Amino acid sequence: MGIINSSKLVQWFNQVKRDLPWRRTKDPYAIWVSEVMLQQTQVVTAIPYYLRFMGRFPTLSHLAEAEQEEVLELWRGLGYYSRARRLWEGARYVVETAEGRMPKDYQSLLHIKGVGEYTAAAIASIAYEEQVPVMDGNVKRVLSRILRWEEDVEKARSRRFFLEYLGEVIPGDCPGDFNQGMMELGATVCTPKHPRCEQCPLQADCEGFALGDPQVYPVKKSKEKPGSAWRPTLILLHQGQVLLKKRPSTGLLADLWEFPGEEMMVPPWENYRGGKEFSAEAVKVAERVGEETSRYRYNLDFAWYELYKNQIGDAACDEAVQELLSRRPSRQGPLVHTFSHRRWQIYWLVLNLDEVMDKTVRVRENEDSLKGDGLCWLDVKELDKIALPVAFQKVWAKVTI
DNA sequence: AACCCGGGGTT
DNA sequence: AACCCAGGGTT
Repeated sequence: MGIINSSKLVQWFNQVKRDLPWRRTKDPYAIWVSEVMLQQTQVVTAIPYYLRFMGRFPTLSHLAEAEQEEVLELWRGLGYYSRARRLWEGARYVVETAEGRMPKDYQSLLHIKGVGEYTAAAIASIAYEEQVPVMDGNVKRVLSRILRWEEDVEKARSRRFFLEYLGEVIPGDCPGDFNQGMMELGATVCTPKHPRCEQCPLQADCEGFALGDPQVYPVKKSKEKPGSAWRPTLILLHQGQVLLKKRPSTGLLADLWEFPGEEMMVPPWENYRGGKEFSAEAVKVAERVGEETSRYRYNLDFAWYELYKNQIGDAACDEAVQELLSRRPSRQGPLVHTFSHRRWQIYWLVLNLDEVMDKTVRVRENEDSLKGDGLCWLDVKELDKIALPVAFQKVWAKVTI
């Protein structure tokens, strides 16, 4: 079994390493921020986010004192928003429990929520020169090729073996450079599809190169295709404002804003909520406005009003919405948005309450009651200043055109 | 151990 | 259009 030449790797890293903003500091907080961003984003994409983030929150205290909302806003477009929240929570945790002093070793770093084995090892080795190996996707790819590792690299067995291996080759005098070297190698040379083996400082140690098939590693279990779902959405406009709703704190797009609506496994105009009974009130409205008798048309009105009742309710503008729905606004879409594990077909209705102003005088009066449901009227000009997921940004782009 | 969590990039 | 990329938390 090949044992890699650690000093050759470190030497290579110090020669070719890219000049990146987070490599100009030993500040553990800055490294923490960069590592969380880089967990989900390529370097080129992360740089402007990192600079913006550090500009606004230059220290742990700045981040801890910020509102969660502002942190999410700066994260908008990066994805995996729970990580932004955990970073913010982690900063508050450190400030509250350790008076703002970052934990100084791998084990203590692990106590921070949102800091797992990888991030703790990265901070400990880079900021504190602690001799602890990191293992990210790059390292797994490099090792799996050097060793021609035939098992699924995500298996616990693979992880254990790789960590043990790394523990034997990580140098005590420059663990941070070694770790960064392994990751830099995976990012720039030992790339997923077309590794540049001729540039590799570990070529002599690599069984994959020796046998001519490094690109077939790492072996991974194949993934399922994303499941399909419908996403009916209501765009309510009123005096230059649009109605938004805060998403729950768990699950998809946690804590972000959305236009009110609901994910459904079946299209709402066929079978709203997959067989759930409609409310008596919704039936009444559907019958009142249902001039057409076709089942399709009937269920469509039915579904949009039911959606309104469930997601917005009586809070502000029930009568106005009923009136607008009775005018049979045309359904817009679909707009397809694909997540890693789900595929939304977004259909939306634009309801401009100004068209029935006399019936909407209560909208503003009841504004306070909106907040309890996470509902909020927002000036449309402010839409680019809040944490609105890309899926809804795409919808809005089509609404205004 | 299996599943969830979003975006952007490449081919 | 179909593929790739990834670590932490939860169950």
